[in-house]
Amino acid sequence: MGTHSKVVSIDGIKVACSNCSLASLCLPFGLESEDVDRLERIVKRNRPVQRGQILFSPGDHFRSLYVIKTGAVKTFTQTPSGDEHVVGFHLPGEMLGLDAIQDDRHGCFAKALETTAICEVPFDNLEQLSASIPSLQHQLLRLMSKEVSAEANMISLLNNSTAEERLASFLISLSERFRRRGFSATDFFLAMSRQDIGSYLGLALETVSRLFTRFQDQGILQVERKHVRILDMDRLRGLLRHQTPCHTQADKRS
Amino acid sequence: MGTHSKVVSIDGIKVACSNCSLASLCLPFGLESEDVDRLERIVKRNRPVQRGQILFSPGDHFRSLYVIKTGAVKTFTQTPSGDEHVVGFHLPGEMLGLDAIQDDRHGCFAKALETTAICEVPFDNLEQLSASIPSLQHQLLRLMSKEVSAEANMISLLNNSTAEERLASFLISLSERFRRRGFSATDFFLAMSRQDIGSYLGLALETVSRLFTRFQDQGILQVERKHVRILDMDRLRGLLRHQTPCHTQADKRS
DNA sequence: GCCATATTTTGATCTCGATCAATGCCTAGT
DNA sequence: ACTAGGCATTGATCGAGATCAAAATATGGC
Repeated sequence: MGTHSKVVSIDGIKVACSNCSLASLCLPFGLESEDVDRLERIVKRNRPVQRGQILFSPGDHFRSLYVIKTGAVKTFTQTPSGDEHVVGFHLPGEMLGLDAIQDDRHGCFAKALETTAICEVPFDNLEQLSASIPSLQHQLLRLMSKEVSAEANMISLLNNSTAEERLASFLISLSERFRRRGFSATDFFLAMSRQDIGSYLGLALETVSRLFTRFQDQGILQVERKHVRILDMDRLRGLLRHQTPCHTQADKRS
Repeated sequence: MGTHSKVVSIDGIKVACSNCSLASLCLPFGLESEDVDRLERIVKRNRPVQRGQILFSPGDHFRSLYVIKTGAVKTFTQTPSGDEHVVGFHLPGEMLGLDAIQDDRHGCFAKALETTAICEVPFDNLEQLSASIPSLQHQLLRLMSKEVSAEANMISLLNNSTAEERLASFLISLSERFRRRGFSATDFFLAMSRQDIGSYLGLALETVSRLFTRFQDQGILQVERKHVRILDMDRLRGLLRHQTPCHTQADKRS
């Protein structure tokens, strides 16, 4: 109440695609504004999920893709013995559930790392709409292709890098992603624990902690708990310069 | 000459999609036969590529997806210093180039490991056709989703597994893929070198060699150069039983 | 504001697999 | 058939990072 639009709520959390600052990273990219309106109509905007809340679990029936609007989510699997393996971290504008199209079931957990607003895109509707809007079909394929590229980069990182290079690469990737979303590239808060970072990078949490300390001692970072400030980006990049695959952009993610 | 069909050559290498034994793993899956014919018309079937030949290189303009019909291909990147990092191995029915849709450029090399027949699918045509054949659009999205899942599994493997588990997992994956393609699941030839396997699994070639020897000593495998025979599949599976993510199929690849 | 619990930091030790090194074994070219 | 060069096996050593252990610091519930 008190607002004229049905998709913009008073607290500003529900924003229409046509007004969304993330549109250029997301499905609306490249669409005519009338087509954005058609897309708009199939998107569901539920209430924000709270920190710790599970969005979906392995085995859940796949109905929708999800796009983070604000906040952060981690995806992870769990071994029978109960320990988590972090698959990825997802920031505003990034899409979740692309791996589930395959067999109609989700393959991992998705859990909010902080209060998170999410756009839900029912997949059946999206497929129908894509068939009649070529640029939407193309953008959906591009986003999936980006996911494939990003994962290939991750595989390469895990195969060929030291602990130092992995953490440097992770921080640079985060920095880039924040920058493109209009946040500071050099001063940000980590939504995830050292444990999570370690699990994601294939390192023990102790190793992650030690590396943060080392980077700080070297004057590359200033770290205070979850708050990271990159003091010397050149030196941070230098930590992985040598062995990056040629012809590959630093960050294939949007 | 000497044949009535324009797509079936005398030596049997050029097979129409409608007759192809790999159709159920590939784009035609789920299509009406009239739609398979339409797909058929956009597919190019070039002469087979010889062992060692490069299909595409990083930076090459992306025009087509490629599907292996017979043979095997490896994809890899190269560091400035010149050493290879294997990204993947591709068997009949598997698709190459999905990572290139994103930015219109290929991101890795593709090289034939043996004489290989390939179907070329011009991407612009495929997109157009997908828009008018819903089941084709769906299958293309499924294949991309499969790629995302397979890569996520690979990441999980590299993050959480010992050398032994990695090689066991690799062999089981190969075995499954051969089985689905109508080949023996227990008796096959490796098209790639120990070096390539090591690079793909993030291991030194010496480690791969030692593991083959160990598996043979334990009576799990019989290995003679490139020829592998799996003698005890249960024990091979047992090597990775414990720590596989729950709710995840062994092999997300087709 | 205080306590219980979770998270992070720091230290000491150990292990798996990399690396270095040498030998043996196929395969292709003349 | 013979030889050269690539590929594979086997052995010896070493080190990055895991693991074990304990203290320090933050966070959330009451």
